[in-house]
Amino acid sequence: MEGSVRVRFAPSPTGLLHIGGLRTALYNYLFAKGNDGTFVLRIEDTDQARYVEGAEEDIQRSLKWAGMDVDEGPENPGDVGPYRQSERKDMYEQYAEQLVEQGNAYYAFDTPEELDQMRERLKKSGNPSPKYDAITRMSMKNSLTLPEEEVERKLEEGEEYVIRLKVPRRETIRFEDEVRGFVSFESKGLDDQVLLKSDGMPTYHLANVVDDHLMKISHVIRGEEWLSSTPKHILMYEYFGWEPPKMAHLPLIMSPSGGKLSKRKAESEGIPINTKDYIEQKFEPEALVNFLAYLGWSPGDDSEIHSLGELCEMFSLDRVSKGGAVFDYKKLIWYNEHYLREKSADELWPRVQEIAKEHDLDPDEEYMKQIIPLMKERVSKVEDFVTMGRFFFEDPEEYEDKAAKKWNDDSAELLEAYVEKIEDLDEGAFEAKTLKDKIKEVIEEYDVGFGPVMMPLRVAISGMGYGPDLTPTIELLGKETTIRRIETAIEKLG
RNA sequence: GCCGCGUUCGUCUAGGGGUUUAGGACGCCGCCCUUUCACGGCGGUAGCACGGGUUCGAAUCCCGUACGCGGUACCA
Repeated sequence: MEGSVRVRFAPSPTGLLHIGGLRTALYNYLFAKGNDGTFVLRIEDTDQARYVEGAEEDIQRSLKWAGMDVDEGPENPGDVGPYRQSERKDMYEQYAEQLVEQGNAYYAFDTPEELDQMRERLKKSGNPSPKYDAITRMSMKNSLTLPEEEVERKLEEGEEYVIRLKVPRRETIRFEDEVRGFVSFESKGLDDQVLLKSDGMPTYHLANVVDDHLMKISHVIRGEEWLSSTPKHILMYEYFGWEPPKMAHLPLIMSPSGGKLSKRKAESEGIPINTKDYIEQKFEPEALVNFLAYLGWSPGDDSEIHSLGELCEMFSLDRVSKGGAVFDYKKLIWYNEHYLREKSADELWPRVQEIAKEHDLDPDEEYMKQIIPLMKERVSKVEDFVTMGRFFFEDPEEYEDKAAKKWNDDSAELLEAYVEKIEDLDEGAFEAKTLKDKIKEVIEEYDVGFGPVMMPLRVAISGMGYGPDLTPTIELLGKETTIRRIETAIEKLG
């Protein structure tokens, strides 16, 4: 249908899917789904040297994990495939040739060494950014400067060549960006971009224009790093006589220390960089999605929490912000905690069980489902149920320094008194309320506050200075375990 | 260097000439709840980069400066 929305997420399989890439995918997805459109996945694997095995699978897995269903892609092709550029190789050449025939592109035979020399030469003569452009191309080896017969001969002899876009000398290229408004560039600042590489593969610039047209893409939503090359793309649409899709360039995700959030920076600042990391660290996908949606976009009201489905309804390109957005890890954690608390023990159990197994624990389902509600209000990530809750399964081996400091001179005496009181309790009477009453009895008898009993007790039971509500915890642990841990603590801490 | 894009609390942002003593969220701080750890509730902290215009009036429009970011490949 003419006029229908079709967007594409077009990552290059050169590594694991970056968190910034995931956000680009998300904005494309939200825009598509909010406009009854189609979300296309296209793999841009034209750089054979940088291809990474398994990267495509990682992209698919990541999108799926985040809840984004691909309408058309390598795994579920529509009728404009194939969806991997390497499989479309033959299509690009004819378009590049078309441009040559029309006089909008030309063959160039310069070797990489010759290009380097040209750049060196220009740099030495004071040009800091040498370009293969309307001026320099006249002194290079290409079909514009060489005699026609020589060009023919080189082509026939199979000499390596590239096809370059013939950028006009003086022309203003203006286009409207959906997030930034009108943007214009002077063609003299552009270089004669290589369209077809000597290995026969197209560059990104050719491939994305040809594919977006052939795949009937209505809106190109991509990162701001592409803004500068958009005029070249606009030129090509013009030469092909195609109507360009609408363009939308998203602000970059920045590192807290400034600059594009790169792998290196993110890691040194403790921010996971790949979607895979978030999956492995057991983040709630809803949290990451919600967080990412708000990183560079906002609905304009005061709301903060929205599901993927709601975001689809609310999203619009004109509410995307223009400035770069710093990745706020703490806010992500806040989102994660929020979504965790919304989930029931039944929902959480299978995941907790899996994580427990990774930690060599094999929790009983009923037992764990009693622990989960006790801890839900204080975990940041689902794996905390296992790590922070480890004492539910085994006696603390040592006591956290900070926790041990809460152990005072009279702690042993107070806990001894407590043990005496609970020792006589029947199994049936060993429940939270009674256990709490017994604490009260101790503090009254010794005329101390709640803390002096509670804190050492918590330390003895869990080895930590914080954690779930204590008496229900003790109830769950049972009499034998509780007394044993108290006795151990008295022994160890004096 | 050149080209382009940007700049509202520490961070994400609302606000697009008078409704603003610039709103919300995260963080941080305090109080309440809780005779424990939290959750939660309430409150506080903190911002229109700077300089010129335009206007009765500018965070909002224009110009300049500064700063930041991106691009400047036979990478995407």
